[in-house]
Amino acid sequence: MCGRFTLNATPEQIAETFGLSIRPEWSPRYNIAPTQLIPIVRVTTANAAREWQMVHWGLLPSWSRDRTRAASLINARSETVAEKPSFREAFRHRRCLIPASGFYEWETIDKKTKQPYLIARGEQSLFAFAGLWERWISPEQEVVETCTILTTAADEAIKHLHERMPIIMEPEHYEEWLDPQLESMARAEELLRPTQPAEWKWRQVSTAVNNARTEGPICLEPPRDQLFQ
DNA sequence: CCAGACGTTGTT
DNA sequence: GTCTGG
DNA sequence: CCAGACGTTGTT
DNA sequence: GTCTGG
Repeated sequence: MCGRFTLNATPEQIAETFGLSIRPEWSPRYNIAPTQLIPIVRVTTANAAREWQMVHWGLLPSWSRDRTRAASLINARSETVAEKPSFREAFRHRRCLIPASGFYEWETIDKKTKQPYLIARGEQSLFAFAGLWERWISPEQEVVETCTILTTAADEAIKHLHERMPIIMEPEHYEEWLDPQLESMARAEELLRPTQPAEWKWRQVSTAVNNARTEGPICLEPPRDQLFQ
């Protein structure tokens, strides 16, 4: 799955990589947790420019009564996303890219012990998760936008760490994935099946780092020895 | 018909 | 909002 | 995903 | 042990 991730990139890098004319407001972060605000890249209407938007991580279906269960929808299985009531409308009309520079997976050592790993691309230090976004109107008419990260079976290279992983959307597929006019859902599902396994690098990280409280100074500076070279 | 769920992961 | 279970 | 709470009453 | 909030 993908329950924490990093986005150690500047607004300039994000804008450059995803073809945004307006730079997102962002400071590099290495421990992004569910419910927090993150930048997504999307196209909201036909022929509109790509835009970024800060949305909460954890999708709230438009018919939700309250926002209490958003944090449980931080991931959506790509195998079933087209049919699930919570995701299918977003899959049809509200696909997005979620910029990331790495993600964490926890290897289960035994019942009580988990070892976190930081996983990143071998090349392409800034990449994108395939995601969906949604818009929820609260009883008080407050607009709340949220997103979820699509998952799939783990690649050969990292499945010894964990069974599932987020889907990485390759740059050559950004445009089609984001197209709100894309009529063929079969095509959308095809975009979720990579033709080539990606190159990965990973390293153990300390529990202390990953347990760092996410409130307070929300932009934690990554310790030098926690980064890839 | 109404009431209640609608999700993922991991673990048993 | 829409589907499932009773 | 992890961390932290997990309860009531009345009073400030 | 399980749920909620970040």
